[in-house]
Amino acid sequence: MRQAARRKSDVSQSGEPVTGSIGAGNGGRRIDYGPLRDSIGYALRRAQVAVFQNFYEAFAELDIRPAQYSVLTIIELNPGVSQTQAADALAIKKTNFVAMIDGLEARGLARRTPSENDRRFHALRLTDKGKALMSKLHKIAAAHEGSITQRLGATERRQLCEALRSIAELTAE
Amino acid sequence: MRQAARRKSDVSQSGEPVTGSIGAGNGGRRIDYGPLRDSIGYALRRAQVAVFQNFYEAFAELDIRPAQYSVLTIIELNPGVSQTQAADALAIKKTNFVAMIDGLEARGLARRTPSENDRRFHALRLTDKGKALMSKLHKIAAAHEGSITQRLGATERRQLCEALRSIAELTAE
DNA sequence: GAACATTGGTTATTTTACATAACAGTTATG
DNA sequence: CATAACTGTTATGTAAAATAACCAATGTTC
Repeated sequence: MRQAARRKSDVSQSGEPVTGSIGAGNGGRRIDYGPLRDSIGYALRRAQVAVFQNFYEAFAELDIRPAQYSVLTIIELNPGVSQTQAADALAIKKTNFVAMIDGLEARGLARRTPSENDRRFHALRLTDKGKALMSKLHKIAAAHEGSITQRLGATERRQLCEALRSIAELTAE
Repeated sequence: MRQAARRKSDVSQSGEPVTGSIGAGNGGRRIDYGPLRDSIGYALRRAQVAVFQNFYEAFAELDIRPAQYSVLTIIELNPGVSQTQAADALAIKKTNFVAMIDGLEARGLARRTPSENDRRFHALRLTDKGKALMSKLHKIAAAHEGSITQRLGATERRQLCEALRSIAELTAE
């Protein structure tokens, strides 16, 4: 549970307070963001949080988090992958990956298959239940991606995606 | 300390293993990302992590994290702001904001000034030491933003920033 | 084939980020 | 004045992410 129920008793947490006076301390002046206003890093952060919040709420009904969706997707499209391979692909530390697989396995969505060639491997696969769930999840995800496309336009959406990938490579080694 | 010293003894953590064989389990096949490949949400996540990692390392020398830089920036450009006002501007919960200000105050970078009009407020201001530090931080930040600009081009950078802001409003109410 | 290094997976532990609930002091409002 | 609302605070819980150390299995070297 991350942010299920917002604004219960505390309204000023996100947004203007109820009264007309905007905030406090600074009189009524608007906040100046300075260099943050044109900062890619800052904008990236805010956008990522917003999108993840949306995905989180959309998946909440099925009790799936964005990270879990990404893991299930990788397993679905690459049946038999090892844990380190999948973890590396998603830039998740293998140590933290164990608990994720544990959870998915406990829920009967994925399973670790012992590999015969190399008995160190745990070949990951989706169960039928997992595959059925993915069908629903992909629809939800597609709908949300669609809403973003609608907001940006198809071509700009592709440009955005490309720019993001370019930026991601900035540090990814 | 977040990720100061990478790859000490474990090389395969990020990237291909040393040997020619790419990973394991899946033979030598490349990973198929499926719908993640064109997902804005996923690309956003990866890009944000990468950029923050860069900022983190760039600021490490001065022991400042990205979030702290954003707080200091808001205080610098809006001297006298209240805590809730600054916290709201950055979408930080006021409860978590307390410790941040505590830390900055303990290091002599910012201070809480008692307000005379309304004794509830803590008007935030930078100390001279804080202002001096910001001068350095802004240079570092500008350099990194510049490296992104160089990678994307000026016009596409502006488009990206605009798209990100548009997306951020998607959930921000 | 014995000694050694490497790899895949695991456990334990820690730090950080983020969220909620409840509270005291101060101000606004009926 | 009584009540409500707002600011800042503490205490607390959960999730994400990182490190260190370990076992089992495989590969490498002599």
